[in-house]
Amino acid sequence: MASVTEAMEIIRRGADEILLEDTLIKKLERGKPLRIKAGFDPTAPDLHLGHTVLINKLRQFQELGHEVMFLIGDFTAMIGDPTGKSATRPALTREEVLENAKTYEHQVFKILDAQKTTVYFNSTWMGEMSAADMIQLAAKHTVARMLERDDFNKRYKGGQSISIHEFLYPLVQGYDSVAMKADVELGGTDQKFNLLVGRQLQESYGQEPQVALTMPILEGLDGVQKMSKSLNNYVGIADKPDEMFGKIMSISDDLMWRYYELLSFRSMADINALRRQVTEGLNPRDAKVQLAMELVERFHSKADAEKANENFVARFRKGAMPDDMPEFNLQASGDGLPIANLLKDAGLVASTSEAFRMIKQGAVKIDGERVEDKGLLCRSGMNAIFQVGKRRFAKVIIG
RNA sequence: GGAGGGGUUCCCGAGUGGCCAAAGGGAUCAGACUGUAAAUCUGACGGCUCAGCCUUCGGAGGUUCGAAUCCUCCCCCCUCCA
Repeated sequence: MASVTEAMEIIRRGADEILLEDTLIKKLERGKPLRIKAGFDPTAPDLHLGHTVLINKLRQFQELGHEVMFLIGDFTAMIGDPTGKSATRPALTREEVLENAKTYEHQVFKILDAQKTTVYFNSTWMGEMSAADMIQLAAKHTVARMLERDDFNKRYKGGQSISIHEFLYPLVQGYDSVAMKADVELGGTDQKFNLLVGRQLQESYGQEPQVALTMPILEGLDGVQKMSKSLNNYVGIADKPDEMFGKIMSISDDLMWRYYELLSFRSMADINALRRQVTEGLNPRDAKVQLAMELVERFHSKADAEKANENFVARFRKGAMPDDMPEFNLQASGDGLPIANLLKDAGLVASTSEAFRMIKQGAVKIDGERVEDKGLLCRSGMNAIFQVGKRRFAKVIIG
């Protein structure tokens, strides 16, 4: 096992805050595997790289020989959404929760070692809790402390409603730590309050309080806003190899280093060496290729990563066509199919209006030839590759 | 229950009778430049049978030659008072 100093260096990597660092060192010094907890809401099984930041940290703990406890918050998910302002989500059924949990595991075990990971469901203990137990739990925390939480505080001061059950959520999450006897709990920076409730509750229940470790929220491809599906600036871990590779190649050089720190499994020493090479003249693009390949390999395979790299080079550096594109068989009527309608039917543009615009802007090509005539009629018997911009392609056969 | 302020094209937000498919910004897309970089510059950004036409400004009616703008009713959001 690594020395405590070495371990701390790994644990600190990318972390936003460790509360309390001294305590963590003390726990590590005992030399026994620590119980590392991280909770996940089984409502959204579509993971992207942003979610993996936390999971990567779990992996690091796992590699350091600690016991990773992956908690599925099925109890809380079945009750509904706790964060007030958004419309209450429909409560999930038992089946949906299990289904989502399965998807989670499938994706997460591309990062974590399944053999060394224990999966927990908080319904195991929460489901058995009686009303009396619940009240007893509630008695361990005060309203004033609850109101320390930023969003509660704002809403309270702003005269907005806070339902009692919303207060129960941090309590339940905190109680999970008690039930699991967690030594360390990981969470996003937005989870800080809840992690601290866990500390406090563990103390009330006579346990040594856990260390709270928060990880930053990963920026999306734009480098500014957090990675999220709704902002469409994400890399889904289920994205196809070419897509994943391309998305990573499109990030800025600055952001690349951020991604390296939070997403790569390579050591910081390695990454710093690479950074030095770049300042000494290595094309940053090549450093980015390495990152893209590492990530594609992680979620797909080494062969896929190599293939994605080859495709990328062929397509964008040498300007070749992708070898995988959708095909359409369309029918021409009368004199032929107007180009604008063809592009729309082939899904290359959303509307014929957009097609006209693209032609006007010189973005449309047929077999590599730029289309100038927006009234072009495509006659039957035509078999060609149509292109809009740099990345939209389709093979069209007109019958 | 009372008083007031709002709902505009993907988002923010201007527009108070014609010059409005509707300023400006963001996002997005395309072209140039490149490392498909980023940044930058240029342009586009409701739809269609595209130099023309059609449909949009919370909803439904109405006034007017003409309405996002005026009137009526309805729906929704916010602020303050009780």
